[in-house]
Amino acid sequence: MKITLKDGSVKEYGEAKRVIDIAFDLSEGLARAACAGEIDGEVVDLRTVVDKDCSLNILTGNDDEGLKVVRHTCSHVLAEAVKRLYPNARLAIGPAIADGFYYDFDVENPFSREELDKLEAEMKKIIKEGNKLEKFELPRTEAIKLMEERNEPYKVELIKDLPEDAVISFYSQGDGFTDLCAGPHLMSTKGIKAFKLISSSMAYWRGDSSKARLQRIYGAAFTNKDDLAAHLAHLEDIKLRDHNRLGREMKLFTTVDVIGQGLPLFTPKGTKMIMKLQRWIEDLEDNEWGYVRTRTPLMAKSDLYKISGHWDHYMDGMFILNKDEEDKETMALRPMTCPFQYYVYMSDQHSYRDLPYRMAETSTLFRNEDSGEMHGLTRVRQFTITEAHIIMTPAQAEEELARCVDLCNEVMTTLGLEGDVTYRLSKWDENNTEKYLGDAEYWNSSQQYLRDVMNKHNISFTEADGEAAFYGPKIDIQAKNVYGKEDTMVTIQLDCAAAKKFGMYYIDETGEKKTPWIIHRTSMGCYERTLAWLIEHYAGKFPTWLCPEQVRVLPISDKYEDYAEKVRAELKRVGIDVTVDNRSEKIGYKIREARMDKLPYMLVVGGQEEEDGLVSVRSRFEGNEGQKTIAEFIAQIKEEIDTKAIRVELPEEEKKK
RNA sequence: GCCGAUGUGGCUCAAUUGGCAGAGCAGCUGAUUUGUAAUCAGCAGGUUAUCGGUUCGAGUCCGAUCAUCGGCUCCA
Repeated sequence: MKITLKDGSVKEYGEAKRVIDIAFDLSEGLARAACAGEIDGEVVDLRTVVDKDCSLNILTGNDDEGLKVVRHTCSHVLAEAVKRLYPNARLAIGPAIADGFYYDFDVENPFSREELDKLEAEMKKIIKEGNKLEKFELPRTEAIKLMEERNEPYKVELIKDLPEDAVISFYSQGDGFTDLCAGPHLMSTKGIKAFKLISSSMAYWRGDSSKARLQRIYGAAFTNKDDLAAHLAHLEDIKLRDHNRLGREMKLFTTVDVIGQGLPLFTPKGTKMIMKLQRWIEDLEDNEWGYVRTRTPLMAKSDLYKISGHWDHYMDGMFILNKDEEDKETMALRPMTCPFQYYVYMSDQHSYRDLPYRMAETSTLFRNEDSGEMHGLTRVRQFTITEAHIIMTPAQAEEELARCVDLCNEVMTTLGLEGDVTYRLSKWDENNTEKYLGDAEYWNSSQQYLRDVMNKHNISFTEADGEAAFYGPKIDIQAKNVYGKEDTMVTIQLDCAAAKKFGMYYIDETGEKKTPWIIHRTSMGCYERTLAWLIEHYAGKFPTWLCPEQVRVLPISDKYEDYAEKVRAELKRVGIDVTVDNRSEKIGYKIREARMDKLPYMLVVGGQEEEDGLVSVRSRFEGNEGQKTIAEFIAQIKEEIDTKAIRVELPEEEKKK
């Protein structure tokens, strides 16, 4: 028979051979790495006998199908380990899944983490023993008999459900373990190089809640230890960073069923962080970037939205009040601030000399998102953004757009997030024009305008159709969350049409009325999303200036409470967020809690410190920073807070104890 | 909104075929007065998301609603 190999070469054999024997004939290394064969495109067991011409590919752990075999065999090893430690356990099913495998068992008690660790140790023993997996087939009645003898009711049920003519195969390994299985499997348990039991949970037999409650053990398995380590690190990282979990854990926000979906409540800590962001950004915009601040209503009559176009293009996205009540005015909660600020502009007559006129507002918006859309802090129904509208002459547009981008850069850099973002030109969808205001000429020219500005300022960006606002194209600054999902963090939009609709004008040099252009933009985006982003980026270990609790004073015992209070008051006087932990606990306990709370600074105070007016500084960044005077410490932390410094945390082993 | 899964003290989870709702951590109280990642003891905490149904009896079964998670769609 002729065997065509992956590289196109042909091997000829006089007699039928098993796939594994052909692999051995090719190279011993290949045979050792072999997980399965692929005959004419079909995945087969290594034990499959080849007896006719075919194309054959030897699959290893580097092939998806090969890796699946490793994982599947690993599930059998788990089952054998469970049987050894819990002889009364009954086997259900154990397939390979993404990143690993699971196996369902009928056991008396759920598995604890400690039990999983013991099972893991037993599995390592089994792998070390390196027993061969033997495959055999049985006629139906004998297969049922075998499983009945072994007291495996779930397996009996599985066999009985198989079609009458099905080939019923088993794999056994070592002396005691045999499992009903279609395969394929590795030749020996030694082929499993890297695995870890991840978790266990309850699962119903056949996913049916009326059936038996089983315990499912999930495991991860890879071809080498590095891949496994990378996978575990990734799982750990995601769990530790996910803002929706960490933010609640750190008591930054919460949600309440009766309040509703997409309506997070900020607790004092989360509010503190948002206020720090807000005070900073408002001062920055007003004092350094030339903005004036407005404060406008959160709702308006429907008439306003009819002029703005929201009524026709955005009605589903708004919360509408009194809609069907005849005697009452129909109102809507605002989904955007634009028209409100336009009327602020129009409350005065403006000359070209007043332009650009930059109006900023810390603006709360409401959007009636579909119920399946809400997620943590990144997709909510009420949110607050750092919004602004810049009214300008067309000639000023380029510079103003560039300034908006520069301001965002300053914000991102200060927050330490600049490395996380990508720029996107969000365009309309020319195949779905009724969603948008204006014609193709308007869209093409304004899109080209934004494209030119970004090119001129050397910003690399992607382009996306159908992502524009209904009234104009956008420069969107995008960031990904821990799960790889992308969200818009900042948006800068050019609008050459709205001013005319609202009758906005300015008086130019010649005394004529002219229609301005408008930029809609955010500088930091919305506080909810930015907070979520910060939580995930820093895994909750925020730069000191943003921390809701920056310093905790830890008296050694209640003898030093007065001194601790003195230290606290001195720090508080200069605006540092500081508390005292004066519970009657050991210092080790207080330090442990402060570290788990991710505090940047702990000040240990006892007799030594009180005597000399010192504090023992322990930081998240370097560990024990030694004794300092109160004044020294205040100077140090004030400098760090005022400059919004991002101190780097040393690896655990380099921290001073 | 659609498809799928889930819902038990603040958190992580337990509760056999429907049969007295439990534990650890957190919290509170008391004792302890502590020198750099967990002192001891006690107490309290629940209309099992909500509403309705089946049943002698419902965390468990059925229906509806609400919320959460994953995906679709949509968005800052």
